[in-house]
Amino acid sequence: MSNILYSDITEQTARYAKALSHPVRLAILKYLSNQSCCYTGDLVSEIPMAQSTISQHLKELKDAGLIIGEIELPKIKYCINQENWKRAKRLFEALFNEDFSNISCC
Amino acid sequence: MSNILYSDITEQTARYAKALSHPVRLAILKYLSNQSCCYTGDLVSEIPMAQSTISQHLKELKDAGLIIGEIELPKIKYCINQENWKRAKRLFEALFNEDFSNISCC
DNA sequence: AATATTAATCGTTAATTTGCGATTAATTAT
DNA sequence: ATAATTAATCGCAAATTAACGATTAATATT
Repeated sequence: MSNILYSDITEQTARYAKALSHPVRLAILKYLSNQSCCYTGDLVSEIPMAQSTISQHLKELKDAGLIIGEIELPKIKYCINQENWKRAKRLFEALFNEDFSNISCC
Repeated sequence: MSNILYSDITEQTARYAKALSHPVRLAILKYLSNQSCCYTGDLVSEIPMAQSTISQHLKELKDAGLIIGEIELPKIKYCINQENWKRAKRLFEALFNEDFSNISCC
């Protein structure tokens, strides 16, 4: 699976980038950010995709650690995982602040 | 291909995230940032993957607009695409500054 | 107890991604 | 002209991702 080759930081950045690499998942995060938290059903109403598809995207965001699901049966309440969201933010800041702009080039 | 559903900003953010979602591509960008520019061969020496594989990752970064390839036959010199890199930086900043942290939740 | 609600999971199909060796195109050097 | 160098592209196999309908699990409601 992981092939020794890359630093934890690189692997983790790639992992977060992958979670952010689909418009539906960005839409979910955006919706979550506006509503603070929400139920799967809210997203199913909002996003015109099958319930199972949205559930799958939620699972990926959850597996990547960007959201948390809290059981309120029969519903599940989803929220941003604040801690990991900050971590992702820092990783991307670090990535983009290897400031390429002051390098003579081309 | 694009299904009307998402804003250009969302689509573009997802596109960049996808380009950044593989450790090899992050390694390439990192190497480029340190060296200002480099040839495919430099990366092939640096990264233990087949030449064709690295060439393919370079193509994806190029298609996403994050790097530029300049012909210096028989070599190709690659550099960060400054303009689009800044654009990506801004998009991720905007994404992460939908500041979730001050929202009461869970 | 029976029914309705909610959302995850299963099973499938199609598409995309990843990685590689082999080949090719375009020069440059001999 | 011939050989060597460089890096893209082709063709293939394996793995992963995306989307969906159907089913299931876990409760609430009647």
